[in-house]
Formats: sequence, C-alpha cells, structure tokens
Amino acid sequence: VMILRSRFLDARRKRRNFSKQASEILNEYFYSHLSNPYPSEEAKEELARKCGITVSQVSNWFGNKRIRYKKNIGKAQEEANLYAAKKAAAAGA
Amino acid sequence: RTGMFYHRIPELGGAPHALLGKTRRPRTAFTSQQLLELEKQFRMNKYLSRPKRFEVATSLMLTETQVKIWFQNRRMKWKRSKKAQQDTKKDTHAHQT
DNA sequence: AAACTATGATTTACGACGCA
DNA sequence: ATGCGTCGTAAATCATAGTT
Repeated sequence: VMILRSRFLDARRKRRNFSKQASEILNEYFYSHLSNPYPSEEAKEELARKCGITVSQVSNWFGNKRIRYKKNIGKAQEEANLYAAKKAAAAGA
Repeated sequence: RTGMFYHRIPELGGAPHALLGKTRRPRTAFTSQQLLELEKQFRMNKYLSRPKRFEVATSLMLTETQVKIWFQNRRMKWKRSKKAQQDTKKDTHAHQT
C-alpha cells in the first residue's frame, strides 16, 4: 500500500548506540533486579545521570530489554550469568 | 528459575490478564492519510469533543476508541516533546561550574 | 558492499487508577 | 456508575548502526 511513511519527520531517529559503560550500568541494574526489572522514577533518574542519557532513554532501554529478554531467555541467560558473576566479584572484594 | 516478571504490583492482580475473554486488538498500522487527518485535527484541538470524535472516526474508518486512544497517545507525545525542549534549553546555555 | 543482526525510538492498545 | 483523563507499559515495527 502507499503507506509511504513520512520518512522525513522521522529523522529524529538518528540514534547512536549507548556507550559501553552505559550499557554496563543498565545491564547490571537489569540483571540484579531480574525478579522485578521496573525501576522507579527516581531510579531511572539516577541511571540516566550515571549513564549520561535521558530518563526517556532509560525507559526505552528497559522496555526493549524486558521484551527482548523474555523473547529469548535461553540466550539472555548467558548474559544474566555474566552479570551475576560480575556482581559477585565486585561484592566479594 | 526464570521467574517471569509479570506485570507490576505483585500482590493483588495475580496472573496478568490472560485467560479472560478479552482479545487485544492487533496493532494496526494507520495509513498516512489517516495520520494526516488525525494530525490536522490535533493541531486544531488537543482534545476531541464526542461528536467530532464520531465524525473523525467514521470518515477515517476507525473506531471511536481508536481515535480516542490516538489522541491520548498523541497528547503524551506532545507533552514529552515539550519537556525535551525545556531540558534542551537548560543544557544549551549551561552553567559552568 | 550487500546481507544480516543488534539496538534505540516510535507507534498502537491497554490496565490501573484518578476525577468529575 | 460511567466515561474520559493521565501514566506506565507490552508488543510490534521502524530506521539505522554494527557485524559478518
């Protein structure tokens, strides 16, 4: 059909991947709160500050992460173990 | 165990609205013509009166609920963009230490 | 460099809750 | 009690960045 998307106004979709460090912080939070990965507004603000991104971006990240984790628990499990180990190592110090 | 994170509020709710008779309307991609008209209406009024909603829905072959929800979502988007603009202003002329 | 994959952003549709 | 408001979200999809 002629759903010729307004390919112009969507130019804000100029995205950049987050820094390795920011992803690290977000993943650490996600996997250490796996039973309830829903950060409060305050937690989102803190994550945003630590990652140097906006609160909306933090919300987007968690939304994407939750759904994609759920859709592939097997694969994500590796990542979960990785971050669990990392946390343990940090705590063990 | 992969304790599936259900939908918030551990107490109450229990299972997330699953086996209930309700069927979620599949996500429909509105056509560019529909979006153009909806945006036009939104520029005129941020809120739609009941008669106007019926008129718009009918002319665009959408349900009144779809139009209602579209306006709700559009207002949220509008609000987010205004907020983002404010935040940008704050950043733009920064206060250095 | 084309094909494929990862990822951040945007778009419909709701559930929960508020208020008149 | 009904109905529409916001808020936060799921899920699908889009658009581009990154990888093979």
